[in-house]
Amino acid sequence: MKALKIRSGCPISSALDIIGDKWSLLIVRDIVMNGKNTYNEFLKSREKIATNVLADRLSLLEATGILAREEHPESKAKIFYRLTDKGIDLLPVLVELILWANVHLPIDEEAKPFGDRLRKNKEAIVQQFMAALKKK
Amino acid sequence: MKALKIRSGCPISSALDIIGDKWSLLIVRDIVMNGKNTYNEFLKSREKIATNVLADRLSLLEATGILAREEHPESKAKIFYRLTDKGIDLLPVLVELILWANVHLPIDEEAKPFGDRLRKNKEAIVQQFMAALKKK
DNA sequence: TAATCAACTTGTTATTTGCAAGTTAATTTG
DNA sequence: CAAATTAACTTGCAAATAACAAGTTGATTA
Repeated sequence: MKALKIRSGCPISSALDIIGDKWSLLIVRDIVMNGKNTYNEFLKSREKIATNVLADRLSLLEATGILAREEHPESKAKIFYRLTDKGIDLLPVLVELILWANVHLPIDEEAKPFGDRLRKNKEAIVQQFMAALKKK
Repeated sequence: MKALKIRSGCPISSALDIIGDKWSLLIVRDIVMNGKNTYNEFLKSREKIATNVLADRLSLLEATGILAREEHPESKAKIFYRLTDKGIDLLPVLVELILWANVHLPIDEEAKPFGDRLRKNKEAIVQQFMAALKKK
């Protein structure tokens, strides 16, 4: 696993030291928005993360307290990856990325209605997702 | 310059295709929070970006419409990098990263009061920064 | 019991980063 | 006004990271 290097005490810089890459927040997205929780489910996402990169990011996200590995309720062969409170608190970052992309990037048509709903009702939707994640 | 690869039509994935790295948002931060606007000012930040990486990111941010290169009001030798509206709209993302880091990461003591203010008065502060950036 | 599945690891190649040094045009200094 | 300095890069090279293909190990299913 690659080591975590902290470049400065700046909050933005420190946040990017952990989640500033192309894959970490996609794993968080898959848990929050797509109900995924296992290695193989993450692998199947359309962005096609490489197996070694996925393993590396999962261990980094675990090491930084964003994810926790738990035993899967249905099978001893599977590992259930769950977001910690620290991980759940990344949801507002995801939301702002979605809102920005909805306005400024070409994205899937199917994704737009959710962005529009978010725009009009951000707080409530964020609270609802957070509650759903913390509950279980 | 490295090419921009879009992995999917997912808003989060597409946003990360552009700003999902350790440096791009630090350049945006330097403009928004630290009043920097030139190559050499960006170079002097404490995270110590390499010169070739800075040049690469500046051209990528320009190519994706986040930054615009303008002539510097004080000198023909300098280039004035300004955020476009698309770049200014990244401010809420920065804000959520700051809020997350303030709660969950060890950061500079000096940075904490601003995070606390943000927490209590996010909307107003964001609007104020945006207005200041759009004005000039 | 054999094949399959889930979660990785390993090896190899391609890409990106970090670091040092060099380039060119504009500006300042002696 | 020639010489040094500044600003914005570019280039070359070694080191780190990512992508791709294949292999390993411990469940689970047929």
